[in-house]
Amino acid sequence: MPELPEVETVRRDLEPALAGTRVTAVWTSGKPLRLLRPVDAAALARAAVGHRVEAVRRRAKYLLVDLDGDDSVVVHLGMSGQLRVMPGATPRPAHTHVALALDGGRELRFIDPRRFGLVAVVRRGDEEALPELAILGRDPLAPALDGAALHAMTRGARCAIKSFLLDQRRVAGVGNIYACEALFEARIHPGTLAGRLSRARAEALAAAVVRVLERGIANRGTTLRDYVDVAGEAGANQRELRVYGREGEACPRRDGGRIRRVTTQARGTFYCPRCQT
DNA sequence: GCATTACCCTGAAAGC
DNA sequence: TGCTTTCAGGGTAATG
Repeated sequence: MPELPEVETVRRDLEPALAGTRVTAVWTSGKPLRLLRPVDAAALARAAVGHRVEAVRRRAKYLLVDLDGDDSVVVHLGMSGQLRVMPGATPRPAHTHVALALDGGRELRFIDPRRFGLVAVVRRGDEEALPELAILGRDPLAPALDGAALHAMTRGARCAIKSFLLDQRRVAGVGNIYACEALFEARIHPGTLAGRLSRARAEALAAAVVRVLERGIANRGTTLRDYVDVAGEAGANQRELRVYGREGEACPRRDGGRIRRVTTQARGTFYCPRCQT
């Protein structure tokens, strides 16, 4: 499940692989992504064909491939999306939905079995025209989220802190896995009301969010099922997870607690009932 | 107005 | 062994 560290890993691989490369053709499967939203193949071709890639940016969990014309190609990996650079002569894997042919014979391929992802075109400098980008809140790493800011953001919020962290309108880029891990590191119960978070606990949580995300990037992402990088390699951060997916195991703090799993917002939430209060 | 829930999809894993 | 059911979850629309 690609979250900020996985998307950032893809970005860091993609930019040197693509910068200066010209797009020569565009292919789409014709199947809608994000379920009911078809890829606008004509807009994609207009934006990309004949243009060179200048940079690859990240905004929360979205990637923006900047082209030397006026446009950027926006990609969200959804649940199961992969961006791969592969030789154009190799067969496209099953569930390939978009392919950009590059000069030199390679292809940038968007592969997404569950089709929760998104590929769209925006005018550079007018990214807010895409509603998904317009609503995004603060990126927790640029600049690093601090306790004062998080504390101020939570004032008045009546939702649980876990829901708060997952709300992309507030903190943009944190997903289910890293939210669970950050709350564990900060010793905060996921059901704690966000608006009730003390300044000291907000400090601890902000630091924990930054720490787990940076660790995720350093480990090239968490691979539990689908996520792989541009070259098809899995990440290593799953070995660092303290609570996510560890229901029933002893708390890594060895405090006698056992990791519990509850469902909130239809997502699995893992925590230690002993040390997260 | 805000928070919560339902839903879209497919492959893997569990259950029978 | 092989078929069926369940589960995972991001983001948005619908509901409470």
